Formats: sequence, C-alpha cells, structure tokens
Amino acid sequence: MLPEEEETINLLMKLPMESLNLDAIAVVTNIYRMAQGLRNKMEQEVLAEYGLSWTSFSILYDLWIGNSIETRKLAESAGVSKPTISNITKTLERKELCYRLTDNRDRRMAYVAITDKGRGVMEDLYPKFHKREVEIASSLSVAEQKKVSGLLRALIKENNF
Amino acid sequence: MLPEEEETINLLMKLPMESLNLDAIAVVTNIYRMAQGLRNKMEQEVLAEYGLSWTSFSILYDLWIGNSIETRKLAESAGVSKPTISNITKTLERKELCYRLTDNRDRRMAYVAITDKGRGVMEDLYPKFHKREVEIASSLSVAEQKKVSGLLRALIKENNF
DNA sequence: ATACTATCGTTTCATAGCTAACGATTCTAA
DNA sequence: TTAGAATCGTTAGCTATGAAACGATAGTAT
Repeated sequence: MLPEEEETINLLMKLPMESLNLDAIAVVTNIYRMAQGLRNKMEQEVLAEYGLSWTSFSILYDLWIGNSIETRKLAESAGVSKPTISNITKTLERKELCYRLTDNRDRRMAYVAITDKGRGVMEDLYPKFHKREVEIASSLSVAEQKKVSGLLRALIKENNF
Repeated sequence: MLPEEEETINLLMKLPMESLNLDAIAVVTNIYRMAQGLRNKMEQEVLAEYGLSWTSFSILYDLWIGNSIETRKLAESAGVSKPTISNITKTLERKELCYRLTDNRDRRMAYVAITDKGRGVMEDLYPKFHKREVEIASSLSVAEQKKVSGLLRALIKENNF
C-alpha cells in the first residue's frame, strides 16, 4: 500500500462509520473508471466520425435491432431518463437517422423507428465499434472475460440495474 | 439463447466482419450497464440530498483527500475533460464548497482547494456513500469482489484508462 | 532580446442529462 | 357520463460534458 493510500484510510477511519470496506470501494471505483474510459475511447476514436455520442449510438443500435420501439422502452434499455430520449431522438431525427410516429390505438404512445439512412450508418459503423470492443476486451483471456461478465451480471441483477 | 437474441446475431452476422465476439460484447455491455446503474442510484439516493452529481462528488472527494490539487490533475483523476472541471469547480465554488487560487511560481497553474464547509459536507456524506457502496457490492462474496476488481484493474491498465 | 513553441485554464458553443411540471390521452369508479 | 387517477411523451430550466479556440504565461532557440 502506498503512503498516500495509508493517509487516506486514516482520514476515512476517523469518520463515524462502522467499518471501511476496501473491497467494496475497489469494486465501485474500478467499475466506474473502466466504464468512463470505455465511453471516452469509443466516442473519440469510433463515434466522433459519425457525430454520435455513446447514448445516441446505443439508441440507434436498439432501433436498428428492434426496428420500432416505444420511447419508454428506449429509456429503460439505455438506462437514461425519458427526457434524454426525447432530446436524443430529436437530434437523430434532425440528422434523418430516425423518425417518430404515434400509435393510433393509444395516442399517448410514441414509437421511434430507424430510417434507411440510419440503417446505412449502423451497417458501416457497427463493425468498427465491434472491432474496438474486441480489442479492449482482449486484455483478458476468454475465460476471464466470461468470469467478469458473469460477476457483473450478478451485480446488475441483484441491484436491479 | 432467446429467439430475439438469435435474430440479432443473424442480423449482425450479415455484416462484413471477420467474426462476432459475443464474449467481448458481454464484457462491454455489462461494464457500462453496471456503471450506469451505479451512478444513477448514487445520484438519486445519496447525492441528490446534497445537490451533487457523481462527478462533483468525486472531485470534492479528491479535494478532501488531497487538500489542494491542480485543475489538470482533477480532470485526470475524474476521467473528464478540463472544461468540465472548470464548470464543476465553478459550481462548487458558488456553493462555497471549494475555492481556487493561482500558483505564483507558475501563473498558468490554478489550484483548487476544499473549504471548511466542503469538509463538513464530506464528513457527513461520505459515510452514507460508503454504506451504499458496501450494499451494492455485497451481492458478491469477498472473494468475488476481489476477483472482479482484479479483472477490471487489468482491463484499465492494459487500455490506459 | 525576440520570436517560436508548449502548457495552463478558461470561454464558447453545441449536445447530453436530470428533475419537475405540463398537456394529452386513457382508464376507472361512482 | 363524468370526475379523478394513471400513464404517455414533451417542455422548461438547470448542470454536465466535450471539442475547438482563445488568452496568458513560461520555456526554448536563435
């Protein structure tokens, strides 16, 4: 342990806490740092060329796979709020990558669908995205990749994420 | 495998890609989903009370631990851009949680430091934050927590995140 | 000394992202 | 049928976020 880490722990131990769980801290810290690096790298090195953010990309991916999806479900799938979906689909619509339509059976509902242009973008972009994905994960062996996915999946499930 | 997953794979397999690495996809997907859930939960259930975002909190934490830090290093540590640090410290300054000062030896440099009020906030907030951290990680055994941290650390290191 | 370069942090400008509030629609109960 | 509740998506208003450009300062080479 580095001396500065020791100092940090001493500071934290003075607080009114039952205990200081260093393993839990490491889990949270590493998860977030990894995700941050992942997102930044993808946005800078893959998505920037298409003017898409990580979330825009993930929404466009959902539309590509699912064809036509309720706004509400897009929010759930991407893990962001409904207003964010409104904003992003608006941006995607301006770029003519998707369009919106209203359900006539229940006029409260709005569906979002991908355009041919959007499909073209994804067909071009996805292979590049996946290539990076593979590169990033390849620091680990296949067995380790399965292991880390499994553990994260358990965390996601137990915490309802 | 679910039928819709099968369909998805069929769609992806039609693209001009050398191969489709499902393990890599699972790694990336689960990392990001976990981080998203983590951040949302913390912001809504712990940080909202103090009007802090995840990044604001992590910056204030750095200041708390390190006392006085260059803007540049804050950006590195939090994994965000320099303008973001500028904005966030400006917000924190408005709330009187931190203040800025210039280095007189090298007047290009700016340091940020935590105020007494900021220290008070952290002393109150950190135990609550840590409690949640522990709860979230407790879906896994200690051995599993160490395992997932280790694997993520390897990914972070190899990818320079 | 004087340009040229590098390094800071900030400003500008656009999108992303949240909560809260809203308007429209549908459902439900009296 | 009609008032009240529930459920959509959007709007309003704020902070967060990054790329690009900028102004100020410091280092470097001639």
